[in-house]
Amino acid sequence: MSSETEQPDPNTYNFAAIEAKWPSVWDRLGTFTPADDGSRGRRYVLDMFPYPSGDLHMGHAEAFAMGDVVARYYRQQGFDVLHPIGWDSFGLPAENAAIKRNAHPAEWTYTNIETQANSFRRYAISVDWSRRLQTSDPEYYRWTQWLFLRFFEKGLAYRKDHPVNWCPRDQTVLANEQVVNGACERCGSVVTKKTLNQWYFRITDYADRLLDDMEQLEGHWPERVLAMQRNWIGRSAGAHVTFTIEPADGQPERAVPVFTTRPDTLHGATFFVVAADSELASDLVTFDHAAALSTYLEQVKSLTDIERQATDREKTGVFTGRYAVNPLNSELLPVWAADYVLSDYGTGAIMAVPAHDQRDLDFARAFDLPVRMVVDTGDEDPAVTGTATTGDGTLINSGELNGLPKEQAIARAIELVTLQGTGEQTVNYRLRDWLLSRQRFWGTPIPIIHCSDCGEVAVPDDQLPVTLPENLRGEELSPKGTSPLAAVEEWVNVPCPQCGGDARRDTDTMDTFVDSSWYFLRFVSPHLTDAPFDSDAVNRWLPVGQYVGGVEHAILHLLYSRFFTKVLYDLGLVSFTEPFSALLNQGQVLNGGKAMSKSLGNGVDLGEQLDRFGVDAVRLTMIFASPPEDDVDWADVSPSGATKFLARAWRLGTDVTSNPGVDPAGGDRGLRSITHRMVADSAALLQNNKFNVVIARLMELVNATRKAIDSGPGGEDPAVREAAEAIAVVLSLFAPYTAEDLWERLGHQASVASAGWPTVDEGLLVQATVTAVVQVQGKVRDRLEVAPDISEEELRELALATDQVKRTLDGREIRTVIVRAPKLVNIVPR
RNA sequence: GCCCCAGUAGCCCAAUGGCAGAGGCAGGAGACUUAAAAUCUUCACAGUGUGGGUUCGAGUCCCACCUGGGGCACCA
Repeated sequence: MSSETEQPDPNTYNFAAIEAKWPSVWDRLGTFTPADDGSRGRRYVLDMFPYPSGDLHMGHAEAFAMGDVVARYYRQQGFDVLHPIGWDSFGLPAENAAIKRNAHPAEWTYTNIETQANSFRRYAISVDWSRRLQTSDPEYYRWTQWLFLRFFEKGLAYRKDHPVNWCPRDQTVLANEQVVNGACERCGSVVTKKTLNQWYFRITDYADRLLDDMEQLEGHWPERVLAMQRNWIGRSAGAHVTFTIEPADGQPERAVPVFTTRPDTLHGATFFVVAADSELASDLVTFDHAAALSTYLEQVKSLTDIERQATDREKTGVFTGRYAVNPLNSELLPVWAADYVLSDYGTGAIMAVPAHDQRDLDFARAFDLPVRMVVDTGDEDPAVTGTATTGDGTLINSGELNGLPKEQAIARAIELVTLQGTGEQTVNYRLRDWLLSRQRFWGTPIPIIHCSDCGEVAVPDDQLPVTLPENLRGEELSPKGTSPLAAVEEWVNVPCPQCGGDARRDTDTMDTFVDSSWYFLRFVSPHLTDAPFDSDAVNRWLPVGQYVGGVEHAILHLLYSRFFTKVLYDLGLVSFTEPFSALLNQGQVLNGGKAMSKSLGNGVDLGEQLDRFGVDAVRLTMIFASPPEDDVDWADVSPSGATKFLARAWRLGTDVTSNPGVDPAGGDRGLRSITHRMVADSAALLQNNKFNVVIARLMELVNATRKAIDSGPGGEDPAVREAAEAIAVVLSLFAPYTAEDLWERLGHQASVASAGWPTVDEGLLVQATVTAVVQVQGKVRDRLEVAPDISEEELRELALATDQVKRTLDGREIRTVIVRAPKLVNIVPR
């Protein structure tokens, strides 16, 4: 290119030159290190930390641009801002890469982290680099283990045998939250079930608080995230009612509770169903029916979760040979085993009320079981229509519940079973305990030692961290269904901390979501060596004032972090119960209406975009494209337009000829008014995360300033300097390089990032005259230029006197006149 | 099936219940230029997904529906 040999023009915007100039200056000034001295209000702004999978991509560019706008805004407003960054650096991709390259996962991980860190520096996110952390550092995971042991002590971490989700490709278990439509959310393989002994966190103990505390987040978190969490927790109120299973075939009587949300329909129960794959089913089944059950079970187990969950599937099941006694009317109900009843929800058994539950009705019709209507909803008999009725109505065929409306009947039925001692009011949740152990290498080792005499023994705190062996390579890490750690004899075999006898380390590692459930606390005191975090400092800075990240974490990470925070609150380690006061979900970056992907070949490389348009232009484009929570389609936006705008803004610096510090009071009032309105509006817009509109306001002001220079009062007018300086400060939130350079060209010292938000002169927000709209019956008929402080009376008189109004009214009588001084009059004729 | 969100100009998007347009992209015209790029000036384009309702007045509030996106789903 010939431009390489040409002398650069100092009055031409050259983003590459500007990008080279400022980072070292910012480092020297320490602009982004919080003082934490109490002299200013504190704000904690956090982006969800990245996973180090290669270099940064367009999605990172959007999310981190958003978080940076917020951090930079609070700094301009005079707050002491904590804005850190780190890496969520444990996880499967590193392990898979290591297997492929015959290397250790750390190599791939830390190389990628350096790459990303360099890209973040180039991208000019305003973070305090001294707080950087990696969850795969022993100094970090030592405290993940320490926290695990506190959970363990409280009984919140426990092991149990249970059928779990198993990913056959990744050869590891998955949490419920990681299974999407019956497939592994990471690799897409169809998930199978396996009964294994695994570690769990007792998150279900916190279900109520996780639900109830959402009240604090209402209005500050996106409604859909709250809705998703509510859905996920799935609280339903109802009752436990215990049915007695009659003895049969030499088998004893047995009491089996069911969960129901409709105890009012107890008299409508015509059969009883237990989950086919539950222990209960095999316990109950009589000798005569055992063979049928086991055949059925074979058939059920051959189905994948996806097949099993298809809602339009025909109902299947087998009779167990047993009968249950309805506690309210002593009727005998046949007990069936079926796969439409889930073994791990409720009690794994239900009373079937076919008239008022569609699933039960489908089953009744398939097996020719009786249907008895007990709530008269005014609809036709479900036995005839095949449609169960679930609405409100009056109880019938129900003994002493007869005549009651549904809600009262529910309450009365609960009373009855409670008095009888056969039931009680209760609440059930869809949420299950959090399965946290993984049979993989690259994660936090579970700090437990298994001793044949002492059982599960915690590794003593002073022996933490339990570090990962460093000598494993390639194939030694490949998934075998048990953790690769199990094969490392010298690592596994240790004396029991309690009795000193031979014992073995737990060889599983933790789900990486454990690592990320507390990193926001570690950032406050990242180098602390005797505790996971400094509680006083944490209580000073948290909860996080603004959390920014993708909606893909709406349930997983956010629910787990909320759970951790509540447990830490109960342990007295933090003084708040919700970690993130406000949440902003940025949209996705698409290309041509679709998510960028290799298979579609529509990927856009971030580095290339930065080279072509400059960092500031890419940041500006991301923010300006749409409201933060909407998707950005890269095919619809114009980074070159952003570069042009930045050049326009930057060139103002060349044309401002007054000196820094000049009093703007005598400057052009029109321009001053636009400047002050932009500054005032921007502050309000930023509070509401309307970043895209702030940029539109900035563009407006740049246009007005240009006009003032070229065809108005000229570049020497102090109002022009005032405007240009305001532009530099507000622009610094979005385009830090350009803003810094403009600020320098305006004769100021770095850094514009700490220049302070411009003070708004309220007097300049008031316009000399405003346009009042005169309507007749809601239709605009005339406009009047009036003083902004005109009285309602005056305006009314003026409006009624206009020719347009007289002509439109045409002698009609006036019913009312609505006056909203100084902007509007609406005259309503009879 | 249930729940949440969104539909404004060719496109991306603005608009405390008060004149539908702030900003940008793409497009037309012009100035500058030998020419082009860059820059500057300027212009056009919709009545707000559909149907009702509330109101003096609805893009905005309410109801129903349509379309698109997302979540949950054999959860008793």
